[in-house]
Amino acid sequence: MSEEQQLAKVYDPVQVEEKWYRYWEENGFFTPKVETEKKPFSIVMPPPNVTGSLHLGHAMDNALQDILTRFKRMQGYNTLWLPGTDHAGIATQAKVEEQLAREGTNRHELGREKFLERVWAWKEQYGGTITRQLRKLGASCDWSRERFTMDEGCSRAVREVFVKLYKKGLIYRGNYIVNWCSKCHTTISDIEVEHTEKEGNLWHIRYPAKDGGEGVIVATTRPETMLGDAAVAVHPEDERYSSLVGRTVILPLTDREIPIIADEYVDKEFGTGAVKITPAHDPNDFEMGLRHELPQINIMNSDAAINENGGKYQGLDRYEARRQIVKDLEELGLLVKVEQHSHAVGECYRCSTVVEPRVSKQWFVKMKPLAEPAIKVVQDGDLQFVPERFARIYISWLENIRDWCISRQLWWGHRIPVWYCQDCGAEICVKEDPVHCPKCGSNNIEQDPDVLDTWFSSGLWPFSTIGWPDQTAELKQFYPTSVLVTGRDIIFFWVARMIFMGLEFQQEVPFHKVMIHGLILDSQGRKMSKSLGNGVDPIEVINQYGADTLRFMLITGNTPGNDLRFHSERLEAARNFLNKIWNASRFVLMNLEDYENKPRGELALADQWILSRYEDTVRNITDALERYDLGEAGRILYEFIWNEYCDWYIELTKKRLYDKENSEVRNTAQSVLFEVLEGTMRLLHPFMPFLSEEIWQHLPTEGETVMLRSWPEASGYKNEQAEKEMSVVMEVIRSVRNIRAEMNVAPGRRADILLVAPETEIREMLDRGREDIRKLTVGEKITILQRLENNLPQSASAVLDGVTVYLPLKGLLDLDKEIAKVRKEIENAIAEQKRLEGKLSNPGFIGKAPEEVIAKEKEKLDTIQTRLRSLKIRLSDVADDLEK
RNA sequence: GGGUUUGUAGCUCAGCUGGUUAGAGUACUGCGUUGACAUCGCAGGGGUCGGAGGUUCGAGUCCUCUCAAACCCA
Repeated sequence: MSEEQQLAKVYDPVQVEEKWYRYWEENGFFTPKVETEKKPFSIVMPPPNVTGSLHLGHAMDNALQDILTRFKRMQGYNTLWLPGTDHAGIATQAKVEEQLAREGTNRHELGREKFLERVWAWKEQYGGTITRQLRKLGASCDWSRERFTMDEGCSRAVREVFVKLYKKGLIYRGNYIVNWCSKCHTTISDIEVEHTEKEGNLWHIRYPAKDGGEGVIVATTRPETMLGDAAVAVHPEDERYSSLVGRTVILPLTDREIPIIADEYVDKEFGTGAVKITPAHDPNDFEMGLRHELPQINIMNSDAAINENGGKYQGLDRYEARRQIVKDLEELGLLVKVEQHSHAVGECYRCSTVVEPRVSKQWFVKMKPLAEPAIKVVQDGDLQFVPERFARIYISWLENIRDWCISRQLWWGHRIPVWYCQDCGAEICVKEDPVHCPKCGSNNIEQDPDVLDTWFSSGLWPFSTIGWPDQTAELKQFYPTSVLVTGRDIIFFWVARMIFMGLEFQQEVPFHKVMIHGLILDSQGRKMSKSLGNGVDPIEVINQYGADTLRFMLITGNTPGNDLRFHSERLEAARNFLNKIWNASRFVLMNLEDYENKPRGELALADQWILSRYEDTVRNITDALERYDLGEAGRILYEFIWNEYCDWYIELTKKRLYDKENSEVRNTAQSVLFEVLEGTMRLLHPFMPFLSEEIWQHLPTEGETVMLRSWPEASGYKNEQAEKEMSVVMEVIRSVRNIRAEMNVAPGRRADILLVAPETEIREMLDRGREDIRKLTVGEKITILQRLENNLPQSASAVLDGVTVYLPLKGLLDLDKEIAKVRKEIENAIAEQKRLEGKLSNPGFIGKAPEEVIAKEKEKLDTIQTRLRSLKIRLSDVADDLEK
């Protein structure tokens, strides 16, 4: 092996990561071919917003996908991980509008066409940020198939879907109460509204009776909406008001006459039990308005100022109007009282402006028929959530679903493919843009100005990205996709919609599994947000620690589906792990110069042991990955590498490696060191693609890249006997070290060790481990005896199972302390013995516990009794010493 | 109001279908320049598993109630 194949003294992630990513991408390693004879494995990436830059949530989400993808690719699947971005209607439009505002203009001055050109230009310039960042993370997705929700193919899919649903009667246009954001100037769907608990007032207002009576007192949190009141409602069984139902009251400030109606929706306990009904500005009132055929009086403009229906309040902003109205009511003596009241206020998920329910004409998708099959596939297990509990959340949402408002009053997005004939009034919905009205032939047709909800197009993502509506080979091979990986916050927005769209248009689930992960929180458990300023930029972390470190930190340290707190200490721990792997590999490579790949000689105990442990590790990691428990897989790897390979095996090979005289012994150690390290780099690769590649490339291996090597499999190395023997040896080593530490034996000072084991089998094990013990305990002469001889010098000791360890340390030993120690251990052993005896004499336990459990307990009792005997002998020996 | 999750060592988290003397990382203490690593090694102290009750031969692990926190839905 040549000089340059040695590893650098310090690992430099930045340089290494860049190098390998370019190598992989340039060589097309991420790009699958359509190979029908190979089993497919496919993932579509949740498309991040083009406006966005990578945050930790993306980093985790994509790290998880990358691990699965790399794992499956190594297992031999034909693997497609398809990346892309989302046009993010509101967000992107807002970005460009901000830009225009800085230039002193706006989209209306520019006009629709010019505005859209600007957005595309913006997208070209800034839209690549996030995909560049994903490369830094190591994402092995197929960039040659990168898609965008507004590219030609996706747009064609959107058009196809809209027209089909329209023809099927599942898309309709209707007057309905929707959530209006007066800042974004568009409707938003129900799930885009965030409810926050806010302190407000509950105003009690008297509505006088038309006949001059007292009328009723209503309670409201939004007094300004009274301008649009159409009725007062009470519960039909509310005796307080039964005589008033059917009467008429005068709506103050407007002098309009409105009826008192009865409806079961009214909560008798809330406020006064009488509630004002504003059908045009409250969803519940809207429903009630329909039931009672009340007029819908819209009192607000799109900017949430009062309109001409508000009389003298016209032009006032909604909150100014509220103040004015309260003041006026007070002057009229109609404000009865004001209470403190906290209630949930709906806010726009984008800009946090309080949402205004408002009646308007919008496009909707009828959800019931689409929801039913989407519920069924999950109930039937055709589509599984991981962890399972998220299936319940998904199902209950779909069971209570309302129609989906899909029109948005924006310009950036897929324009609604419906035209209105200005002459005959026909509504035209077709796949190709029409030139004239099919009914009357008029050319005077106009397209609906609105665009579709962004989630409409992302709902088609699993098939629109691989060719649909064309029946491409990719579509055949990769649909349904294998698994979807996403955060629990978009189950409703996106996951549910992909499922019903997939079922409707492919008659098949879009993916078999949905792996849901939690959110990343700051160290105090708060969501990361711009307003709190507690966000952590993953790119900064990568620049400082490397992507592998970030990835490992993100996927370990919690369990599937749960949120993860971001602690920089954990980042350091992951970094240290990388460093450990790096240095262990350096060590191996330094000792591999003269390594020849030839049949190896007899395996030492340590060799058999590490190979056996390695095999367990392979099996356990594979199992964990198969069940999507990536954190567990990472932890297993960590423990194997650090606690077994580094702490024990490498130490145990040193003596043989340095024995240059005996080339066979040396070669065998080299061979096992190499084999296990090479396999471990393959196991590590999905988690730490860069580090594993860098190390693997330095190893005497063949092949272009570790990422295309096969995934390790069990190969018959499991060896229970070796593990058992090794654990005896390890126990002895630990206890000798322990004694030395307690006795303050200088680290370099060699000490004799006496091992007493009554059983032949154990003595043989110890004999085989003699050199290992000597090496790792700075031992001098090691004597193994069946029983203690009389002339034992004063010794410190440790009583283990089957073997008692003595260190003759005359002069260093404090006999009183030694006695106290042994007594303490005897006490513990007796307590344990009693516990076990109690258990084993319990007829309930003997009668009901499974045999193997009983056998195990009996064995435990056996060992504790043996131990107790040894301890007692030891005690009397020390006592004798004391007398001498 | 309904639902989900969480509550285990100072801190961050593991602990699968009930059967260990409850684990790891980090922090802490002592020792250490041993031919990969001080981003390290060895050794050690530290929790009875939020609380109460129950099921069971046996519960951190199942059930009920309860307290606390986070989130979702209404």
